[in-house]
Amino acid sequence: MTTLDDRPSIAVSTVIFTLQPNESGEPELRIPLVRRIREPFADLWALPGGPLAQTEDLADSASRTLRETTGLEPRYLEQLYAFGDPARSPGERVVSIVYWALVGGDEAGQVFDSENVAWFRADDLPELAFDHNLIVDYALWRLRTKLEYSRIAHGFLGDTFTLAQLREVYEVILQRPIDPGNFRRTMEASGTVVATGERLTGTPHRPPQLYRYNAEPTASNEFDLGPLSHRVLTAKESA
Amino acid sequence: MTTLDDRPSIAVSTVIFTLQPNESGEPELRIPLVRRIREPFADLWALPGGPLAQTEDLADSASRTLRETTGLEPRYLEQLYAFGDPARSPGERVVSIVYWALVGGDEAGQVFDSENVAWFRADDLPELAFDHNLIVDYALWRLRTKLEYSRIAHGFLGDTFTLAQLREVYEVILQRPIDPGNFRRTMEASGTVVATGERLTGTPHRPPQLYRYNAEPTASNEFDLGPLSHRVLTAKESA
DNA sequence: GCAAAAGTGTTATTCTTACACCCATGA
DNA sequence: TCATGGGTGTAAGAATAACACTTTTGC
Repeated sequence: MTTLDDRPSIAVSTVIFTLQPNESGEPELRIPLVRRIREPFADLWALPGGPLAQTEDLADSASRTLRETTGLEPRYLEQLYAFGDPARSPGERVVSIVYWALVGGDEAGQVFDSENVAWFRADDLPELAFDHNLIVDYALWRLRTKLEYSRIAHGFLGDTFTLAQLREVYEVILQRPIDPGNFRRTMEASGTVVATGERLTGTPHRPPQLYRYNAEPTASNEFDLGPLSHRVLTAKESA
Repeated sequence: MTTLDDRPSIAVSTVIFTLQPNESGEPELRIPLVRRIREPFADLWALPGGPLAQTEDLADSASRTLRETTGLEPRYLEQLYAFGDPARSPGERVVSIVYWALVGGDEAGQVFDSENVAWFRADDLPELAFDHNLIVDYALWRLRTKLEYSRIAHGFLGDTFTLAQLREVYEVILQRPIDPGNFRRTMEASGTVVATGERLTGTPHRPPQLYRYNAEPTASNEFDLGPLSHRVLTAKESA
């Protein structure tokens, strides 16, 4: 018998990262998951996503999923990997093309859980559907690796931020302290950020300078996707 | 009407790199292409590949394509990217999952062109079918980038090689000279290669030490795919 | 012996890291 | 004025790069 099931189907899923303050006020790396309502893996948590529409671009599909799940626009979006093990989905063959995204902490803080969507600490997940635990592990590894040589950290923040806020992003994700002085010099020398001239007031102490992400590509910039760079959604383009 | 064409189909293609000596005896970076025999893009050259079989793993499909095209086994194989622009294939929606591979120069030297398979200089390609020019550009970028921080260069060589041969791989691909002394120290310190104790004789000058790739992961090793490392085919596993 | 590649030694320079110290503000 | 994070200075150590020099072979 010849049916639709004779060829593998395509799904697009997205690992959505954000930083949200916990009870103590310290930011934590979190991702939203959706509860599956049908077999296979009914009732387990899974990455948001769905089948690829016939005329939809892969990145658009990831972006739409992200919007439908969180109500937010991604500040950074990049393809992660295509997972196609024939045994990864019982019953039918599904190839999942997975994206990973960063969303700003400010907006994400307004998002609350619904019955079928919940935010989990990225390093403390339950058993997920399919091979989604492996996928999140890989996305986490890629986020940490890329944070060290690329300029994506601002994707967790708003349009303007202090260097202390930016440094905190690095410290939370890389899970180690970073020297404030050296961090400041490295960032300013790289041209990744530019001072806005304004200062953040209302702090208990000396008011810090506000910075903005510098979208201009600098010499130490082309570490991204090379010839595919235009396929990456940046904060500037999404605005 | 509901037909198979209502859902996107999946193809797996592979960019196969090798080093082959040109007329002057200097190695050149080359890739094999196949001539299309049907529309769309009939008669144009394209990357080897084909539809994903229902029960076949993605990497297996790439490996099979490589074997059918070149008669060789890959010494290195890694997923490159999934290309899914709805307009990239006129008439039907095709998502291509592309791999890139390295094959040893010794074996590849025995491969000769057939009517529908030819080897091209990687930096001097004709107009290719679909978006395959962009794909090769990206694969080239990834090869060059990865060569600088990873340990894949031995994939172009046989089981044993001299440091001069390994250095020549870097020089040809990165297109710049490398200091022999510093290269030796860097390689030996990284633990990437180990001396076999044997020497290559028959050279016009001082016989060089033969080295072998060290498959043992060292401290400076985990720059690869992180949690997905086991999904990369290495020379050791393919042997 | 000579040419040429193999292999070793040495130094200047740059990058990284650690940490001391001053500055500006709210309470 | 004091506590605290913002911001600057500086020096030790490591990694990189440039290049001189010695060794070993075939011819």
